[in-house]
Amino acid sequence: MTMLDTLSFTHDCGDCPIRHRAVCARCEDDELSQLEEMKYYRSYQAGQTVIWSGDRMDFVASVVSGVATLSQTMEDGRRQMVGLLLPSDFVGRPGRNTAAYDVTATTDLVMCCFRKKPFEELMITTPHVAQRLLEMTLDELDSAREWMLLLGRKTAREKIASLLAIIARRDAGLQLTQPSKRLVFDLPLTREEMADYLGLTLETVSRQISALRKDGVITLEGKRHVTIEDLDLLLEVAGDDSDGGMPS
Amino acid sequence: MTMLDTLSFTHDCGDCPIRHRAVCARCEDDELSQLEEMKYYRSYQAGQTVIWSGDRMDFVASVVSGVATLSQTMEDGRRQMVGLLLPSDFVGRPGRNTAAYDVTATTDLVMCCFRKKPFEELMITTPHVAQRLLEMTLDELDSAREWMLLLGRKTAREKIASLLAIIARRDAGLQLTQPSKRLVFDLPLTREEMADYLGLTLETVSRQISALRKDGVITLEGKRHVTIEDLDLLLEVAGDDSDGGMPS
DNA sequence: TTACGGCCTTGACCCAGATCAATCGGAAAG
DNA sequence: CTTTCCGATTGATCTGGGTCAAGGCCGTAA
Repeated sequence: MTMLDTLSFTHDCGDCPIRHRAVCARCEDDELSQLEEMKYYRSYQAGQTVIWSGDRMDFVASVVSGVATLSQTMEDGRRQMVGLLLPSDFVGRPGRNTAAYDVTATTDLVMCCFRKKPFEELMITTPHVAQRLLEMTLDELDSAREWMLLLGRKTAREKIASLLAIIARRDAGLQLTQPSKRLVFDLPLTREEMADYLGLTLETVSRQISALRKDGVITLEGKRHVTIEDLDLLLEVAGDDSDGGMPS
Repeated sequence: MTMLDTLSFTHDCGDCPIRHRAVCARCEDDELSQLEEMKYYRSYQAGQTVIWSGDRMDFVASVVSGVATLSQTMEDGRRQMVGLLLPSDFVGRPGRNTAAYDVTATTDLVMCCFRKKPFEELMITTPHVAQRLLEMTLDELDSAREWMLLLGRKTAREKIASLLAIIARRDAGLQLTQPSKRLVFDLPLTREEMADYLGLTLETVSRQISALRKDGVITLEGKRHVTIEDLDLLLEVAGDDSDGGMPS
């Protein structure tokens, strides 16, 4: 990419890959066309910062493609990731005009941005956007709470297994047809980013990944390409008690 | 209390102590009277379980008085608190019919419950309840994320100081007029509950409280009654960089 | 071809907080 | 008054994961 981080895609909402999952999922055609008037696309390269905590933020947005993270940093540099943003996830808070977290693109990223002012007006005049946003926010709260259990009580090994399971599950998209099928994906995070997410150091992340490999729970090709041989085993290692509900 | 945990208060919403902060905060008179028709009060004694994770839950509710907790437990017994519910906080999720967490009363507790079905209908027909619930959920998501930073990156000492600051701040209600005033309150949690909230053991909680006392950051009378001599100092110990913004 | 710079891995050692265990204290019951 | 009980405190010891340090791997630039 030679210059700008602002590109002009010409997406029709009708063709949009996240149309059915994003904040606009419930919109009628007329609401969609209102949204089209206030929207613009923006791209970021892997590693780029989208916005810094405390900065003025005059838009809200949906992730169209790629992965971004939300993180908080203490004065002395300790950092904790507090959100992993995947396609269709929502960024920003209506009614607030500065960013509460650092937002960083960890892969190349495309966001569908809505100018904040008109978006807020739309939220008041039509219920479908607000309804969907409530639903999405409740889901995020649930996953934040699941993450609190991980951060507060799980061991390093369990933390790594949990993260792999989360990435695998969403990367498998929706085809959780076969329970114990092989799952293959690329990690969208560096070891350090994984550490920041899990409340660990990058050395511990590296060691635990090696240990899971040695124990045959996962296979690695290169540093990033992961194969999960047995999802049930991984979930067991992760300490997620949803033990597949296998009978007998 | 001789028998029931279900009492019939006769609260008029107009007199309600949480009227202006709860999920009903934005309601007009007609919406309030609709809510009155679907509501009932319920009391619990300190220590009682309100509901277990996975149980059928045919109501949603607001905490009227007292303190409750949300927690998750792993099969092997490890427990993590994921929410501290204070007066005006909301419990339950519209559109879901089973509880996602254990809810426990840590002090005597009164809740204002709404039958779920009619509440969900009200959410669709009138915007004020849904708007307020979205706002409250976004606030909870922010505090969950702040808690993730605490769980992932803070030391035991910082965790204790952070918890004390949170309880002090809300117990002081809204009178944060003087910055460095003495604050006095009673802990609504046992050492073990504090440990479950902070991702520590109860022994570590006890030791760190003793250390803060020895260092003059707090004063204790009995096990529960806490005086914070200097809030700025406490916040500094907590690692919250909002260092009061003192000039000079 | 070598050199450099990001990432990642691995080893050696250390320490904050967990674990195990004894004791304390105050409220309630006998 | 004594006993019991439950939460809290304190001590002694252990250990998972942090810290510090030395390479390894690989893609890009010279």
